[in-house]
Amino acid sequence: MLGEAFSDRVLAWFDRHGRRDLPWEQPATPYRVWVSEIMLQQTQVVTVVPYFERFMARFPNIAALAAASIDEILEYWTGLGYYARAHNLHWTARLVRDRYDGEFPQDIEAVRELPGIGRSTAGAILALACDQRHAILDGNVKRVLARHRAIEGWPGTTPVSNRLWRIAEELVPAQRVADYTQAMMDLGALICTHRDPHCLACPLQGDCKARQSGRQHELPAARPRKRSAVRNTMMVMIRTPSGDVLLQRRPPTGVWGGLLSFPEVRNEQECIAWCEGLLGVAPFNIIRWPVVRHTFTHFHLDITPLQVSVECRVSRVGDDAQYVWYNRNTPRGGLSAPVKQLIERLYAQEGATDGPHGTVRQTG
DNA sequence: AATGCGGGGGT
DNA sequence: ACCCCAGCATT
Repeated sequence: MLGEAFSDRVLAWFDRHGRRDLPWEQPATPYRVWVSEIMLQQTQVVTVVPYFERFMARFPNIAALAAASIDEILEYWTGLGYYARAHNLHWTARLVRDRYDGEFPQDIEAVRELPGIGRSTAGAILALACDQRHAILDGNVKRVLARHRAIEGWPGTTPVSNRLWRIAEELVPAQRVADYTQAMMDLGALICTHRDPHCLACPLQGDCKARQSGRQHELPAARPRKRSAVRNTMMVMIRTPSGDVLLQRRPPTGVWGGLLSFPEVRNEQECIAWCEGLLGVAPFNIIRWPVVRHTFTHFHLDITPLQVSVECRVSRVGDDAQYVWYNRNTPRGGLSAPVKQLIERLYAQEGATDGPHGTVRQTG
């Protein structure tokens, strides 16, 4: 086994143990592989599978995706995070429709120009769907290669990344590129795992430099950690007697881009002024909920939810795309995880006049 | 609270 | 080449 070429060992392992039941593998069209790769960029397979299946049922091809509204795409994306990915998916679908006659391009340079698709994702699409000879370098492959060659340093730095890319490209076989590519991802996900690598089951154990020196737990080097800052905001949950909740569309870029969210203010006074300004009515029954901490990669967001009531739905808000009266019976548009959770809690205490435990109640 | 899943894009 | 951006689940 040791003398055998790297890719032959990987492929032999794949033939016995590789995953062949992932939904985007049957069939592995460029469209399906593309969508799956985007979903998988920051999200684990078990999480992605149900999202992928719902997405494919609703948007079975590029034409369907291109024709859809961003609101509906975000609705299907709700909970996956990194919502710029959904915008890029939509943008790319329309680009492919308009510029490539609806056929996903199969030239690596053309693919790489599409929004949201970089070097690794472009390689993955063409390798997995078209068997073209391109390397990928996702987190799984980085880990396998960094260990096999005992590459020092954090892969997030340019020199380490460059070394890994060069190795990745050298190792891609001339035949069975799709299987090899899937095999490398499977190897990283199933065998060469981050915390507890199963070296004894690994087809590369014979010449793995990390294993030879007992350093498989230390490689690849972890990203240097930094303290995350804390930001604060107050989210206003305005509801009507009929159960409608006022949501506001966020800007297309930035945090929770394009999603529907609660209007944000700095304090109660600002909330009251805001309601009177936009809705023309004074809010009443103002209840401050306990802080909800939402953690992003680089900062925490401490949200103080402020529940308020208004007498009735104000019509001048309803038809504006900027503001929406949201009702759980007719959900529409994407919601961030904390907003979705807060809406659920709002409805859960339906009929009750008190907020959750520990809240301070005041009347406005 | 810490950490795992990770890559794209702009300057 | 370097720096910035952006979520959720699990432990």
